[in-house]
Parts: sequence; C-alpha cells; structure tokens
Amino acid sequence: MASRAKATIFDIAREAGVSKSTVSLVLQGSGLIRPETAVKVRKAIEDVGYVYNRGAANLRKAHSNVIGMVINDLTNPFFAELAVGMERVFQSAGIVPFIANTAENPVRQEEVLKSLMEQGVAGLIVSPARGTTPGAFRRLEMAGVPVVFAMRRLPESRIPVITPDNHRGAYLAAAHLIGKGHRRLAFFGGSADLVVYQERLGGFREACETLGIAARDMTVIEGETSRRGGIACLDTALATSEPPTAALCFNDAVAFGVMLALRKRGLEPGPDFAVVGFDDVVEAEHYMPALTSVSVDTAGLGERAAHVMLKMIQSRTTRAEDHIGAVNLVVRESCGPDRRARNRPAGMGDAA
Amino acid sequence: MASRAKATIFDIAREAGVSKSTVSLVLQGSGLIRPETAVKVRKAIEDVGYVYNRGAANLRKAHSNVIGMVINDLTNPFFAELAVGMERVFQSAGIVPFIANTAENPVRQEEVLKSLMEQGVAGLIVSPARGTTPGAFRRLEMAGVPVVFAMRRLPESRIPVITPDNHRGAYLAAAHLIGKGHRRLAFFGGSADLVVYQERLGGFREACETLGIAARDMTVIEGETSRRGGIACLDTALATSEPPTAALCFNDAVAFGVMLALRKRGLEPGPDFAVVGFDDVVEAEHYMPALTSVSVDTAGLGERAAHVMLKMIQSRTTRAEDHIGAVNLVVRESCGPDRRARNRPAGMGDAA
DNA sequence: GCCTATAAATGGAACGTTCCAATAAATCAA
DNA sequence: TTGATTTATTGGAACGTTCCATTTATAGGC
Repeated sequence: MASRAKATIFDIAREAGVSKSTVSLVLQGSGLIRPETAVKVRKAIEDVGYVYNRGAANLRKAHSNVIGMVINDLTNPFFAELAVGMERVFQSAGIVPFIANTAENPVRQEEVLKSLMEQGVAGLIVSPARGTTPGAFRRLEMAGVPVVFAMRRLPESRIPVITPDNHRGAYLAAAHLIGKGHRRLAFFGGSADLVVYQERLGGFREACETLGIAARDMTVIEGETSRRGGIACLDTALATSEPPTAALCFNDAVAFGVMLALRKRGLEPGPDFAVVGFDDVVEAEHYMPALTSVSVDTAGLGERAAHVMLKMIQSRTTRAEDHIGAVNLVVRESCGPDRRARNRPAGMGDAA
Repeated sequence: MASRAKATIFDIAREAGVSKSTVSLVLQGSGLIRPETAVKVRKAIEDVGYVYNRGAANLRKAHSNVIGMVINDLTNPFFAELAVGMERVFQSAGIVPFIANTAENPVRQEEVLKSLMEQGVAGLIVSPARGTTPGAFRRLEMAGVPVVFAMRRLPESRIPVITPDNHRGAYLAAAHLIGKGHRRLAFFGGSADLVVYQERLGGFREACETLGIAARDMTVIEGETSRRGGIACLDTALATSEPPTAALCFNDAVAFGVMLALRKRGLEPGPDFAVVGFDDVVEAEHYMPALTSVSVDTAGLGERAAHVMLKMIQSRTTRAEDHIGAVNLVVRESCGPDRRARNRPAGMGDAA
C-alpha cells in the first residue's frame, strides 16, 4: 500500500468523494461536518496512509505547536531529570517537545537555536551553555519567540528564569557544617562565569560571616563541575598548610569526586572530612556513604518552567515572572557525627 | 528593529533591490550570483532580522534535514551517552538532531513517532520502548522514512539494527565468574519481552553449559532494570535454599542495586558475593568497589548508528546492514579475589 | 557593427495546508 | 409556496519557499 508520492488531502478528498476543504475540517476535528462524512473521510485517510504535513499547515497558521528544550549537558542526570519534568507537563498538554543538547558549547548552542527558530518553534526552554554571550538570544527576542531560562540565568537578560534558591541552599549547607563544629570550610568546584556559582558561593560566604568564620578560614577552589573536578579540588585543598575539614561542593558530581579522592587517601568521608553536595540527584541517596545534599526538586522546576512556557504561548507574551524554587537540606551520612563529640586528637582548633 | 510580521525573502528582496529569486539563490549559497550582489543581500538579511522558514522550503524540496532520535529512557545515563555519540557525528555533518523521550512507554512512543513524521523527518534513530508492538513502525515504513534501531531490536522486523554483541558479552562475564571458582551463578534483572534480555541470558546459559555448570545451579530472576530491581533480585536469590555466590546483572543499574543490597546485609561485594554488570557506564569505574562490567562502547555505537543513517538518507534507501559492536569485559573489583584462595583479607575494600 | 556565448538576475508555477466567503441542501415559519 | 434560517460543503486565495524557463546584461569573435 506504499504509494509512490506521499498522499495529500487531495488524494483523501478524491478517495472519499468530498472536497479538500472537508478533509481539512475533519483533520481539525471541526464540529461542522456531518458524522457520517467524517467517518468516510477518516477511512480514506487510513486507506491511503496519509501523513499530516505540519510544515505546510504552519505556513498558514503561523502558530506551530513545537516547543524546544535546549539542554546544556544531557549526560548529567540532573539535567536529564529537568527535561523529564518538563516533558511530563507537555505530554499532558498533547505537545511533543524536542530536546536539543548543546554539550555546554556556546557555538553549538547558536546552531541549535538557529535550527529551532527555522523550524518555527512556538517557544523555547533553555538551560544556557556556559559562556553564552549576552547577544545570543537577541534573534529570539526580535522574532518574539517566548523563551524561559531554567536553572541558569544570564547576567543582564530580561528573559524569565526558573531556578532554585541557590543562595539559601548554600547558606543552609554551610550552616549545617558549622553547626557540626567545623571551623575551616571549603567551597569546591564551579567557576565564576556562571551566575549560579556566584549565588551559591554568596550563600556560603554569608553563612560563614554571620556564623563567625573568618575569611582566612574559607577556602574557595574553582574547578570542573564533575567527579574529576572534585578530585582535583580536594587534592589542592589538602595540600595547603591549614587544610579545611569540610567542604560544600558546587554540585553532587563534584561531591562524589571529593569522596572518591578521600577514599583514595584512606580517609573516610564523614568522620574524617565532611562533604555536602548540591542538587540531590538520585544517586546521592544510594552512595556509600549516602551524600548529604541540597535538594532542589529538579523535576518540579522542570514542570514549573513548562507551565510558564505554556502560559506565555497562550497569552502571546514574551514576559513572565521569575520563579525561585524552594530548597532544603537532606542530611545523610557524608558529614559524619558532630565534630565536637569526637575524641579524635589531631589538635583541631575548636573555637567554641 | 523587531518588525511586526516576520520578514520573508520578499522583504529582503525589496530592501536589497533584487528579486526574491536572487535572495533564494543567495540563501542557498549558489555560485550563480555576483559576489557584490550577495553581499548586498546578506546585509539586507541581517537588517530585517530575517529567519529562514524551513517549513516553507521543505514544501518544495521534499527533503528535510531533520533527524530524530527517539530514546526510551533519558534518565538512564547509558542512553544519554548513546544520544551524545549520535550527536557528535550529526554535528559534524551540520545537522541538528532532535531528541525525543518515550520514557519506556509504547503509547508515548506512538505519539512521538507521529509527531516526528508530521514534522517531516528525513530519518529516525530509535531505541524502541519496551512492549513496542510489531506494527508500531509500519507507518514509517510505508512512508519510506529510513529508520535504524539502536541497542534494541524488535522480534521480526526488517529494520537495520546497531547493537552490541550481547551474547558474547554475557558469555565472557559468566566465564569470568566461573573462572573465579564460582559454581552457583545467577542472572539478575531484565524481562523476557526484550530481545536484548534473551541475547544476554543466552550467552550466560551457553557459558554455564560449556563450562560445566548444571542447570539447577543457575538462578534466573527477572526484575526491573534499575537499582531497585537489583535489590529485589538479590533478596529473593538469597532466600533460596542453595543461594548463588555470584551474579551477572542485566545492566549496571541492577548491579549497583545488588551491591547496595549486599552492603545492607553486611556483605561485601566481591569477597562475599561476586557481581558483574553490563554496559560499563561511567560510574562503574567510580563505584566502591569499582564494578566489573561488560563494556559496550555506547557512544561508539551511537556514532555508528548515525553514520548508517546518514548513508541511508544519502542513498535514499530504507535498508542497511545490521552492525554488531565488539564488547569486552572490564575487570575491576566487584568480583573479589579468586574464590578458591579465599582467606585473604580484603585489601582494597573500605572500612567495613 | 552584428551574432553568439556566457553570466547574472528574474517571473511564475508549484508544494500542502488553512480559512474566508460563497454556495448548496435541509429545515422551518409564515 | 416562499423567503428566511440553519447546517454542510466547497472553491479560491493565501502562506514562504524552490526551481525551471526566461529575460536581460556583459563579453567575445569576426
């Protein structure tokens, strides 16, 4: 039954003995056509193996139903989860979103955005790649395509953002560490060109300052946001004269790396060195020891972003309010018992 | 400069003082137009903020450059890696593939495939969802759209497949276990409705038979292909009267679950119970203990699939040869020392 | 100068839909 | 019956490209 050339509504019309307009109406589920006619047409559609041509339709409709999700790193389970959250709401709205990966590469991102625009997307949810230039989204804005940023924001952009409360999350985590009796704290991983980094580091700093940790007792080491980066951070931190006894990591991947590096040195994550992660990916719970981490409800943020996008499309606007998602610290085993209750010698300077 | 209605080649033509045809030629990089004219046109394109309308173009060209990748579970890092491999080759071919997730749901898969067809994809690389019905790809075949299956195959389909050598991988793993002195072996996780499962189990069985393990010493327990499934498998296996001492797991996620469950019971993965995974995801190396696993070169298979797809599109065929990727067993720590030399202390393990 | 050959630019007809305005058919009020 | 009203159906003109067949401009040969 594989016809040579693809079937069009004209073929269906001929087959069913009606006009192309009638077929079009049936396709759109219009209530104007007589039920028997609709049945006849639908049968013809089935018979000729018709495939709807959305491109042709969009030519007239000027309103496509394609939504793009631009993700900066698909291999990071964190972003995969974000994507899944978004998908859930789009699915229930009958929309199939297309995911494109930029692999944290601004040039690739440019290509991806261009391609999606050419495809005539109705809207875009983007987790911008690191090093995105300020002008990267100008074309989108000019074209009036609604855009939402998820998880990351750009310095001076007016595009709505859905992000967790990074500042507060970092604050909570640092406060937890200090409460456990740690006095020399580190912040591991990430780099200053990310706004997220500044927010998290800001929360860390504020906790240290308000809870009486001197600036010289804070170690901040930038690094890759991966296991490898975590390993490197720990190594350089422990090489200093007065090494920290605890670290807040930029994300869970870094934290896993730190724990790995500790083990390699015969140190036990928790009792010997406390580590806290950020994002609370699913593995955090299953790690040995289980990772204490700042939970950000990734999938929930994804859903939120999708809802905002849907609303923007519906009200044909390009503006929307930012949304800062709640966070909370999930305490597990990677910070060990309270430091003061430990009879380990090694003369650590316990201030109080 | 945000014009109300989107600019078309007519607007550019007016702006540049040429005809629409000339603009079209410039857009396609034709060598027929005078360089100065091309420059003039390109400037106009920039000025009016023009966005190419690929839908309209495809209406005439009948050959889109959209390729879809349909993935059954994006949150599984294994499939994410597969996607990344494919992307690498598409990127260097200058095309942006769109990823769609089916979340292992055949109904969703149907929607996704329909949507991609309507979008006029040039080709599709699919890792079919579990429980896909035989007819699910009939429409695609009728429409003559090239399709390649990656990692999974459908029972009686004639669609080309790119997959690792599951049988051999499982054989190698089981042989390794037997070589370590194990005599009661288990196969954990997966379910019989997946062809992959049958292949892997087949390899396992063959190794056992040729290397002298009796059928009654083989325990086969189906289960979810996740950490949770692994936990369940181990629990039911250890509840039998003569429990196995080693297990080949359907994939790494199951293996992680098994190791977790062992730890919960105070057993040490390796010395107390040997476990081998399948797929060799990146985490396998970083686990404690590091997981012995069958490496399948996921990204490489993705690249392969992409190449095959490109070739199919180019030669406008819907047929291609299957490709069975090489596998190899990466021996790490999760099988412990040889079983026969057992009273050695567990050196590399962590503090119990 | 004229004719031919080549180079550069152009108008028009398609591509497969939607949607408006118009028609045809059926129903109803008088 | 007639006209008005409602219900179903239909033709035609868009939508923004590509590509073929032409036209126009430029150059070359004699």
